[in-house]
Amino acid sequence: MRDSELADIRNLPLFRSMTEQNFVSLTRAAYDQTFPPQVKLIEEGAMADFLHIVVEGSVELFAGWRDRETTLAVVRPVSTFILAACIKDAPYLMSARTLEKTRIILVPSVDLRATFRIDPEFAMATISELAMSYRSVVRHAKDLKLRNARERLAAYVLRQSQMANGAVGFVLPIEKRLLASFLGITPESLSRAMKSLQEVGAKVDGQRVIITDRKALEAYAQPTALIDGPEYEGSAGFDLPDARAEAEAIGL
Amino acid sequence: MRDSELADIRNLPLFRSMTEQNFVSLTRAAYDQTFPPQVKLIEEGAMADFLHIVVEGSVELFAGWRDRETTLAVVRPVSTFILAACIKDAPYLMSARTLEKTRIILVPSVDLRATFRIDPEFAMATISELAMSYRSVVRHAKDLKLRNARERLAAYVLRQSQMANGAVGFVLPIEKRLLASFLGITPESLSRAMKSLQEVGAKVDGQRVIITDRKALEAYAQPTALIDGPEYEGSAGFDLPDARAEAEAIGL
DNA sequence: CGAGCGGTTGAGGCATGTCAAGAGTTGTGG
DNA sequence: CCACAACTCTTGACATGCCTCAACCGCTCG
Repeated sequence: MRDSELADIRNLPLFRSMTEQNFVSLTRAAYDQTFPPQVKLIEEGAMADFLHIVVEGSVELFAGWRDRETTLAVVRPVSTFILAACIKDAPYLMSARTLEKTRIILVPSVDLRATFRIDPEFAMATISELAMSYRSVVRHAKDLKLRNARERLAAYVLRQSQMANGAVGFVLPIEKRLLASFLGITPESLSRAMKSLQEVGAKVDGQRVIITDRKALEAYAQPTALIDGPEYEGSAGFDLPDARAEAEAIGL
Repeated sequence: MRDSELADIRNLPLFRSMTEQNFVSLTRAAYDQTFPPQVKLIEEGAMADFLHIVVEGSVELFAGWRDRETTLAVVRPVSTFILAACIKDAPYLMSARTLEKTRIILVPSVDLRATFRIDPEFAMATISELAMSYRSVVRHAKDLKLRNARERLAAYVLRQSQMANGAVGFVLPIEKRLLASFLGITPESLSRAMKSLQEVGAKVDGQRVIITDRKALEAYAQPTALIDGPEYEGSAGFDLPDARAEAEAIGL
């Protein structure tokens, strides 16, 4: 494992505060692997042998039932996934596949469990990480149950904009079919929903999204920290550039 | 706080393995309150001051957006809720209200956080509890995204039956409007879905549910441990009494 | 160049929501 | 204890959001 990644991992909230000794022994027991795109890393139902850490690339977490399939999350560097299954020594509830060429650190669950038994700081960090994951799924469930497809998409657009420091335009970070699955709709429905967003202040052109009327879009999506995440507090307190000027700046 | 409840709480996975001393000081700092039905205990968005423990009665966890509202869980004795918010010292993502006369133990979050800093066993138990909650929400999300309304209802019926030791008949533990909200549909849709379950092996009469053809119902709902919970492993390995005999035994 | 795949569009269908009315039940105050 | 109000649940008629199926376009990559 290269030093630069080691440092990145060490810097994760999960590992930041543990003792150096425990960190070293954890990572020494770990595997560092690079996978091509579309490789299934984890099969739901299988037993959790390793905590996964994405250091490069991206990973889709999804689940199936009968012939259906749905995306539950996309994991980007640097972060961990399926911590909960490792802890409970239980079967994975989700499958995972790489979306692109992806580098993963695999930490054996046994070492993990052994470590937070002896390192209180690591135990605390684990608690914190789990609580965060929990809250994030609760938000996803609320999004699904309280909003319709178009509202979910509108809120997604606003979240992405927020993650781009409030930029009026941005590029979709994932394929549309994947986004559709994440939002819980079909690709066809997503396509139509995107078109219909024009009426409420956003325009989509290929992978590019432009917010043409932020106020209207916010009035429609009514984003809230209790669904859209801690970073998103409506636009209260912000004063972001509006539409066309910046839109043209990035070439539309 | 009465001894019998103290013992029940002490027996919870969360508190079972901590030191007696820490348990005593935690519960001494706690409040014991009894609430009438329909009292709002928690408002989403508010800060998490107390871990709640239901010792008698039942509590609905729900969330709202605009004028909509949805039920995310129903908590029954003896168990805790909103642990995650207490840990992160973050706003609640869900509101909570009593469904009936309900007795709650309130443990101040500050004491909670102080305690698992000094009691490794308690920290471990917290990790385990959180991991369980996380997995349970993930299952809820999968249920919502992978199954349609009727399939969710059918699976719910099978879960309830399972919880009643595989009984062919049981009584719905919650109001239908609440069940509808939990399943993510309207009461009207639930009503029709219940009627339509007759075609796939279950009959509903008022609050009573009878499984008339377990095989058919399972073929339809295709329950799986990865959505319906660890207790539910299809009917593999079981050999349960079938329909009419037991149905009549409970009076239908 | 052709196959395959992602995305879009259209036509049509079905599941679920909405609105309204009525039966049955529960709770409440006189 | 009754009468009335409020509420749950059901049912019907209707609306609509989203899905399904099919065709087509444009790209990418053998």
